[in-house]
Amino acid sequence: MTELSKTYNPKEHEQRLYRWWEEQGYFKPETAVREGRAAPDGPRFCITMPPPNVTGILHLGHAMTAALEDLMTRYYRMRGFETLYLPGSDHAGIATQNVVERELRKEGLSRHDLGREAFVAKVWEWKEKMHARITEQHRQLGISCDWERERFTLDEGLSRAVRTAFHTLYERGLIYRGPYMVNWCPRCESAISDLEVIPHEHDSHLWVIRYPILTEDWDGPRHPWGSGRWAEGATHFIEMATTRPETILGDSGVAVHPDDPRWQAMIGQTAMLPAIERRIPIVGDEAVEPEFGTGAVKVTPAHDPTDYEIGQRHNLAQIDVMTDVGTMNDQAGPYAGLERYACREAIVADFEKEGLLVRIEDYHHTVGHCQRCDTVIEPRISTQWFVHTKPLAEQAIAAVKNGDMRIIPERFEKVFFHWMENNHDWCISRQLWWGHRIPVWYCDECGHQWSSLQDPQTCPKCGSQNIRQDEDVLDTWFSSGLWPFSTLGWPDEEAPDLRRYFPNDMRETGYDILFFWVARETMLSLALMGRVPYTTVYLHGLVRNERGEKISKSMPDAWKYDPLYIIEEYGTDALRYTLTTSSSPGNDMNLDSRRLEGARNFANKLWQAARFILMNLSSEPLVPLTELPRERFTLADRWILSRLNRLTASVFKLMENQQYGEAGRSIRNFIWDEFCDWYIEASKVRLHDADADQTVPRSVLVTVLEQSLRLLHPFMPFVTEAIWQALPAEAKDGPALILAPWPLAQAERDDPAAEAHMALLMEIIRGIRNVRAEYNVAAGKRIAATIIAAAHQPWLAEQRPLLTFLARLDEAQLEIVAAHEPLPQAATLVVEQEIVVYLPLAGLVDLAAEQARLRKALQNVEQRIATAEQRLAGPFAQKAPAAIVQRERDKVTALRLEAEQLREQIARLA
RNA sequence: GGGCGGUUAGCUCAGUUGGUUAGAGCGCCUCCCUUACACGGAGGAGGUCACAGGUUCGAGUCCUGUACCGCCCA
Repeated sequence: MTELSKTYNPKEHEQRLYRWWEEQGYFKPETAVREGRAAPDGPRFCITMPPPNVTGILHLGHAMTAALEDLMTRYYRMRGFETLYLPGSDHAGIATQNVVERELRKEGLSRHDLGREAFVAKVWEWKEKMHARITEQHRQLGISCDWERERFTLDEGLSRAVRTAFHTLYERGLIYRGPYMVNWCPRCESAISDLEVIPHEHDSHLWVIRYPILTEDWDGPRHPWGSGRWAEGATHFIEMATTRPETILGDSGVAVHPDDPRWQAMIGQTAMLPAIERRIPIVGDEAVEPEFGTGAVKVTPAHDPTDYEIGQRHNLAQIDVMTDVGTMNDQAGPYAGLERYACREAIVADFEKEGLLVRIEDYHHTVGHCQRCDTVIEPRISTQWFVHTKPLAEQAIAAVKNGDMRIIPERFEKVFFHWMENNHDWCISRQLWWGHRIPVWYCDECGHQWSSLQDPQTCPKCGSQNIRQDEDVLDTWFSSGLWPFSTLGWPDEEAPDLRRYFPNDMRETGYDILFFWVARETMLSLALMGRVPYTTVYLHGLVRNERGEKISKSMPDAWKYDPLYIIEEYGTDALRYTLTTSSSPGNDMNLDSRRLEGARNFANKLWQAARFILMNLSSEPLVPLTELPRERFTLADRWILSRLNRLTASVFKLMENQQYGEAGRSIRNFIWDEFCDWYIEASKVRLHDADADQTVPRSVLVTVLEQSLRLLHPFMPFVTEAIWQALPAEAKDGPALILAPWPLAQAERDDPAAEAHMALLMEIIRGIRNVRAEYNVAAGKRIAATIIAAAHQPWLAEQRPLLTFLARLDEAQLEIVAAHEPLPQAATLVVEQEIVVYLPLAGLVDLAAEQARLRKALQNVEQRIATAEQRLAGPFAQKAPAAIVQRERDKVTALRLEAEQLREQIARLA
C-alpha cells in the first residue's frame, strides 16, 4: 500500500506503467499462458492493427482506432483469452513517395535527379523517421500490442507474401495485363485506382465546335491548318460540344444517337478531323445522350471511358495523344510538345481562326483529381496489371450474407454489397519506385512472360539470360490487403501464429476505408486463404471538431486536435475514455474539449475515491467478504454490492455485444453517482466512529473499488492500473491489473430488498436536503425530524446513523416511528407510499408556502394516477403483457397511498 | 440520378428485442472551500424527442411521406 498524490497527474504514471507492462511481457499472448491467466488451448482473440501510413504522424482517427482496439484487447485478455494485438505500418506507396517528392522539391530536386536507387533510399530514411514517431505515439496512447511481432508491409516476410499472392493469382488467371482505360496522374506519372480519384466541381466551359463533312464537293482542306482557310469550301459540318478540346487530336470518330432525327442522316458519313486531317466516321451509338450539347459527340477512345466503349463497339482507333507527364505527344500533330492546357488554349484559338468554333458556353462540371497530389486525372489507355475481381467479390458477398463475417453497424453491409456488385477490375500496377516490384519477367529473346517466386537468372523457356523484370510496383492495398495473414507468417502455412490466430477476430477501422481496405482484405483472404480474414468488422465514424467540421492540417486551430496535445493537456485516459464513450459505431463524432475535461475530471474523481479508501485502511489485513458473517453487513453494504453485481452483469452483456460506449458510461455512472456519492459517504459513519465496525466497510470499499477498476481498465488503463498497484495485496489477484481476471456477476449476489430499501432511504434523504435548501437552512446545521414510516419503521429505524449523517439531522431530535400525530409548524415531506417526514424548523416554516408545496406535489401525483388509471381502464389491461399490467397496478397503489398522505397533510395545514 | 445517415435540454452527445415521470457531461440558478476530491459537494431550472400521417393497448424507438444538414456511389 502506497500513498496517493493529492490529485491524479497522468504524466507521473502513464509512461512509467507502459514501460513496466511492456518489460513484463504483458502484451504478449505467451505471457498470459505462462502465468496461468489463459489456457494453452483455450479461446483466442486476435486483432491486427490497421497499419498506419508512414506518410506522417497519427491523428485522432488513429487514436480512435487505437483506443477501441486496445479496449477490446484488454477486455479479452482479462477474460482469459490468449490475446494478440499485432501492430505495424504501411509503406503507403504513392502517398509516401509524394511526400518525399514534396520534400525534394523544396531543394529544387525531382526524383529523377536522384535516380531510382537513391530516391528509394531517401524514402526509407523518411520511413524510419515517421515510423519512430508513430510508434512513440502509439506508446503514448497506451496500446497493449505485442511490439515484438510488429510488421511493415515492405518487410522481407511480407514481401514474400506479396510475391506469393501475386504469383498464385497470376497462375490462377485472376491477374492479367493489358491496355485498358485507367486513371492516369500526370504528376505522379502513374496509374491510380478508381478509389484514388477524387471528384471536384469546376467552373469551366463547353466548347461547341464543328468538323467539316466530306462531300462530293469537298474532299479535304486545300489550305494548311492555321491559315484561316483550312475549311474553305466545306459545305456540311457536324457540330458538337466538348469539355476537353485538347482531346480533339485523339478523336477517331463522331457519334450521335441512332434515333436522333437531327443527326440520323449523317450516320455513315465521314468527317475531317481538323488540325490532324484524319478521316473519321460518324457512327450511331445508344450511349450518346441526345440532350447533352448538340446531341453529337466527338469520340476519343484513348482518353475517355465512355468513348472507349463506343470505340470498341465501332472499331475506332485508340490514339493516345499525350505523354506520361501530360504533354502532347507526336500524335498531336502541330501541338506536339505543348502542355495539355496550353494545347487546349492553342487549339481553341486555332478553331476560332478557322471558323470552326461555334460558341463557348459556361459549364459547371465535375473533374477527377489525384487523391495524393490533386492533379487533374487524365483518363487514358495504358498497359497495366489488373485483378479480375468479379469472382472474388461474389465470394465476399456470400461470406457476409451467410454470416461468416459480420459488419457493425449492420447498415454498412448494404454499402459493402453495392460496392462489391459494381466493382470494376482492380488496376494494381503503379509506375512508382516505392513499393513491391511486380514479380513478372520478360524474355527479350523469345518474348516469354512469366511470374516467379524467386528472381530468375534465365528464361525458363529459351534459357536466354536476356531477361528483365517488370519496372512497375504494386498498389499498396495489394500488400496491405494481405495483412490479416501475411503478418502472421503466411505464405508459410505451418507458421505457428497463422495456425493460432487466423482468421483474426476483429477488424476495427473507420467506415471511410471500407472499400479501400476491408473489401480488398476480404477478397484477397477468400482467394488465398479460402476463409474470411476476420469474423467481425467494427466501423467507427470520423472524428470532427466541436462544430462538426472535418479536422484538417490547414485549420488554424488544428493543433488542438493533435492526439499528443490532448494527451499532454488531459491525459491519455481522458482521451481514450472520450473517444470510446462519446459516439456510437458508424456515426461521426464531434469531439468537444468539454468532454475531454469531463473525462479528466472523472479520472481524478476515481483517484480521490481511491485515496480516501486507502487512507482509511488500517494496518490489519483486509478480511475477505466471504469470511464475514452476513449479519454484519449494513443496508448500504448490501446495496452497493448488489449494485456492483448488476453493473458487472450489464457491462458483460454490453461488451459482448460491442456496445462499448454504453458500457463505459454505465461504469462511470456507477463509480461516481452510486459508489462515491452514496456508498463512500455512507461508509464514513462507521469509519469516523472508533467504536463502530470498521472491518466490514473497509472490505466492502476495497472490494467495490477493485472490481470497478477491473471493469474500467479497458477504458482507462493507466489510472486504473496506478490505483490497483497501490491496493493491498490481499485485495487483488496477480501482479497487474492488465492481467487480472474479468469480473463476472453471480445472480445470487443480487439483493433486491436492499436495493428497494436503499432507494427509499435515498429518497428520504434527498427530500430532506431539498427542504433544507428551500428554507435556506445553513449547510452545517443539524435539524430535528420526525419520520412516520408505517410498515417501513423496523428497517428504517436501523438507518438512524446514516440518516443523521447524510441529511444532517440532530440525533437527539430524530424520531423514526410507525405512527405519530401530525406535527404543527413543521415542513412536511411525503416521500413515497406512506412515509411522511416532519421537519419542525423553528420559526422558519411558512404555512402558506408549505401548503402550496404540498398541493403542487399532490397535483403531480394525481396527474400520474389519472394517467395510469386511464391506461388500466382501456384495452391495455387485456392486451399488454401481465407483468407490465401488474407493474402499472402496483404503481397506482403506491401513488394512491402517497396522494392520501398528501391530502391529509394539506388538510392539517388548512 | 441511386443509396445511407443525422435532426433528442442553451452546447456536445447517449438512448439495440416498442413498456415506470426520456438520460449524461458541460453550461445556467441557489447554497457550500463539511479533513477523498472546487478537476469538488448539496439542491434546482431546462425537452410537444425536426414536421405530418400511420401501425400498436402503448412509439424517441417500427412504417410512409416532407423539410433541412451531411456523407457515399454513379
